[in-house]
Amino acid sequence: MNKSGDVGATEAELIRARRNKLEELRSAGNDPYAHTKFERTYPIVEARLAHEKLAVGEHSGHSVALAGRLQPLRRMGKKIVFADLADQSARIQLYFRAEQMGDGFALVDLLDRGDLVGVRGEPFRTKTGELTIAVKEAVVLAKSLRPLPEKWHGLVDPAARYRHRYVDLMVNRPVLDTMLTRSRIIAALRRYLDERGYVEVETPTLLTIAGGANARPFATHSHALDIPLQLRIATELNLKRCVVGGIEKVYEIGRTFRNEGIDRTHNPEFTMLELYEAYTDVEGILQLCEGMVLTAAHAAGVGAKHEYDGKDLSFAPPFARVRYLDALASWGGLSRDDVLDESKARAAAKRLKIELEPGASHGHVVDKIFEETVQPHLVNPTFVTDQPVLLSPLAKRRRDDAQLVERFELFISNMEIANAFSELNDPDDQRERFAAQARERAAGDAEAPEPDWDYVHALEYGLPPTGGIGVGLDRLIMILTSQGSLRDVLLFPMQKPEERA
RNA sequence: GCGUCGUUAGCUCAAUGGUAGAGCAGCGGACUCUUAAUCCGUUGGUUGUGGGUUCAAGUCCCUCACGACGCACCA
Repeated sequence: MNKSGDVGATEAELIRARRNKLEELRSAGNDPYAHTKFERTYPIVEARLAHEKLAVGEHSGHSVALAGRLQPLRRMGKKIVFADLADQSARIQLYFRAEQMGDGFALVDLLDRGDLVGVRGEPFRTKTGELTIAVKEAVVLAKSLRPLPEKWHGLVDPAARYRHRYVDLMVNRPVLDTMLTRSRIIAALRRYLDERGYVEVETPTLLTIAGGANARPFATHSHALDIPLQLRIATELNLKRCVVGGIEKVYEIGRTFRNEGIDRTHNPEFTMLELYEAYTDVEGILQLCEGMVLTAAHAAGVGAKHEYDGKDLSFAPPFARVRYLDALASWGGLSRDDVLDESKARAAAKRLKIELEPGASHGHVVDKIFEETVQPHLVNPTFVTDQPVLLSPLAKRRRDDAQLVERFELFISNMEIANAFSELNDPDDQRERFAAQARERAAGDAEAPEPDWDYVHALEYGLPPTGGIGVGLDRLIMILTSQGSLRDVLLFPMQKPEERA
């Protein structure tokens, strides 16, 4: 029987061993949970920068206070312990020496990997060249009671990583770094837009009719109003209502919900940046979009060349541009009529051996053909422009070609990242396109959106000529942080609940 | 929703149908500049769930749960 209790190695026993140490700390008058604050000199990264120039063997001559989570301890006999301390910013080595700490050294025996500690001590550089804190005083700020995953492999089981993300974050540093980069990217985009006079707004997530995109919404219910509600599938219609009202450069970065499949590139809730600007058109938005992507890349530390998914991407502006019909012609061998004529499009799909759902609409057929023939070629950032109107119910027709619209989609690494167009502002045209959707819906197409007639009402007051864009931020971040799955750029991706026994 | 693969100690992983193992972590010991510290000793298991086949199942078959990947839906 030792002072921590002679215990085995079941999970319960590992926890008991740590609880025993907690009790010892308490009986020595050092209850970890009694602390309310700890004054740090600075985050660890700043401690590192401040002592960069310390020579091997040199001591700084002054004391600093740092706090963080203990990473592996290396015990060298009864009188010396090395450990690593990690905070949000970085890690640094700690050096506990009995001679130096006096009675305080007794506490070192009660430390475990995972404990949150505050230390005061002198920075110095060891003879192996590592910047280290020679600890004079240490205090446990919270005892970690659960055993941590292995120090070398970390936590790898995906289910455990997503369900217990806090563990993933504390033992797998790159995961934390990715999440911090995500935050930096979004902050940089916000700054970029704010500097250019765009106004950030927040529009409702709960709506009576979720419109502005083709997607199945989540359904919910208001007890107070006793009415069914839907979670938004886009912010588009409300943002354009803002433009009607006079907010000329408006954007929202917000969560959008779509009740559909989940895979590497789809999560039921995702973050979209939608932006609308009065008195500009799709070309103005294209320029802005390129600027936003480059800003995001810069924030992520990505330069002109970036490897993703085994492919070399070039972020050097200007990004490539290709017209929708030209792309289908060169990669799919399709003529304009093969696309725009419904029966010819169906014949083309058949020729290309593309499988289609029985009730697939003309738009769906064309979309599918594009996906199969063109999309695999769109590796470098590429703007695909001038889509057919039949794919674009909210976009303005081209003046030189009424069957096409002023629109672009940005593809990177074969994924659609952004979708933009000159907004349709003709209320009569909009009403007719909504009516067509209503007919599709009545015919049994559950995906066809329910028309939002108040939006037409708003257009009747006059929407200025407006350019707008939606950017899937999660996907952009996934590419810029070199992650293979949306799940790896979301702190808490959707997981099925574990069944309770 | 369909298909393929996976699930073994706290973590990372082994194990021809024939006595469930290792490394890390833990515990005990040695060690005053280590960094995946090292060395000696040692504890720890309802092999995801429920059934079946078999003298015998971690291993073969079926069910269910969860996960990864692919397909479908979608961005």
